Amino acid sequence: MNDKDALLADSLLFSGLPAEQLREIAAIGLTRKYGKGVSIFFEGDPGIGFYMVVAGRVKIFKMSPAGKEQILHLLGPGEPFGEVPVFHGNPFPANAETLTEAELLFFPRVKFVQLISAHPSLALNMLAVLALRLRQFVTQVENLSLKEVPGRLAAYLLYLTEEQQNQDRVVLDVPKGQLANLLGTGSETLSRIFAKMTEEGLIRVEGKTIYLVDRQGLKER
Amino acid sequence: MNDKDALLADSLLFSGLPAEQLREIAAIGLTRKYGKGVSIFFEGDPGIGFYMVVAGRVKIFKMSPAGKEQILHLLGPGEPFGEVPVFHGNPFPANAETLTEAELLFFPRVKFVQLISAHPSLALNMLAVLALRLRQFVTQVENLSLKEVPGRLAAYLLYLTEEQQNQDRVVLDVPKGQLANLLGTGSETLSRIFAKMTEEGLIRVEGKTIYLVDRQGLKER
DNA sequence: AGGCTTCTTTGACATAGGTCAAAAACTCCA
DNA sequence: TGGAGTTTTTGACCTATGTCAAAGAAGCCT
Repeated sequence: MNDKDALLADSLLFSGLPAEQLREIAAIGLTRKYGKGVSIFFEGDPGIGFYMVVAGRVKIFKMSPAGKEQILHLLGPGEPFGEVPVFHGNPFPANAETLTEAELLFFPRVKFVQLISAHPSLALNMLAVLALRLRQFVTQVENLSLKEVPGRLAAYLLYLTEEQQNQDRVVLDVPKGQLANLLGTGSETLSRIFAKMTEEGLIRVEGKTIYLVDRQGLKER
Repeated sequence: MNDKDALLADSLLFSGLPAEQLREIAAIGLTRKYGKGVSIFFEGDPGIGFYMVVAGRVKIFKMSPAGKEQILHLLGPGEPFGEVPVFHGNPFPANAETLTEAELLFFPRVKFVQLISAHPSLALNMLAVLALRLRQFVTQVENLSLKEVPGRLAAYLLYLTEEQQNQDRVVLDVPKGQLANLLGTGSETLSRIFAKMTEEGLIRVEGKTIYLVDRQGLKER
């Protein structure tokens, strides 16, 4: 089993499937490589298939007419994206772009739907993936609407500490400006909030490394 | 075929399924009746099944510690809700409450998953439902983050005109305070924006009926 | 119809966060 | 290692929207 197969087998979408099915899946996936900062698809493009990140990082985002950007998801290896048009028809509702050099697997819609129809366990896995994503959106709406920016930042930092094993510090996986767009604000505001939280003794910032000085205080935001 | 069967056959979730499958589905659905303003489930409750609205209206919402409410969905007849825990495990991520007297069908998780495993077309329908909901969340995040309140209101009014056939007016299906919570604001702000849009000649408000005076102007928000 | 409850509007005020502009720090190559 | 390009920070200012309080309307029940 090579790296890519291992990635598939470990991904939430394909976990627990028999080897035979994994082979079928791997057989229809097409590898594509992208440079850094390159568009994968645009809002409004027809959705002829979906992707899974093999290596690198990808953002899914919306743009306002005025040029403000709202990031919907940040994705890394093993995470699929662009599935919505596969099952609902209609074009992509948002844009996708690489944040780093990236390698992606592309699964053509028609072939994938055939696979799903033949394999109920794959269908259930895909349902679990979409359900998880819905849960993430619930959180994002909650954050945008019910929390102020410091609260969103605190929540994101606490989320990152879980992702990363580290107990008392996290390393931002994207530039701060992108983080601001994920949190629904701008880089200036984010910068100010980093400063304020630092002087309140909640965190300490060293470049992309944030030390969580007062975890409890963060939770209270 | 009685009313309830017709509702099932017309719903997005169960449309296009053979009569035999509809019978199986109807057989596992349990009818439940609720008064107005009654909780159906709370955030954190275990999800032992999902619901479909037969009659009445239901809201799905989050509450902040401070008591502010953000509505995630407003649902009417034929629309399912509470599916996320069915496929992803974990408790409900939000609360559900009736806005009117309501009749619901409850589908127990285990039995429904068995049905889905046996019937790929049902699985694909459910995938389409979740994909549609993801699309709605994308729109909601976009509205909250990239539009100001007048823009959100304009978007919602234009959305309502499509729902309802009427060409030049819409009838609000919820109290204005609830609409404010759906748009991520409060009733005072919404009230002021109704007033401003009226004096700008965009709309005319008569109780729950809103006349769209300048459709084009609304689109530009 | 009267009266109670709930919903909506209005006013006065406070503020989080957006915006624009410029300085300062970083990155990354050649 | 120099320097162009990018990212981040800081400052000054502005405004959309939140908040609190109270008055008005509207709906509903008996």
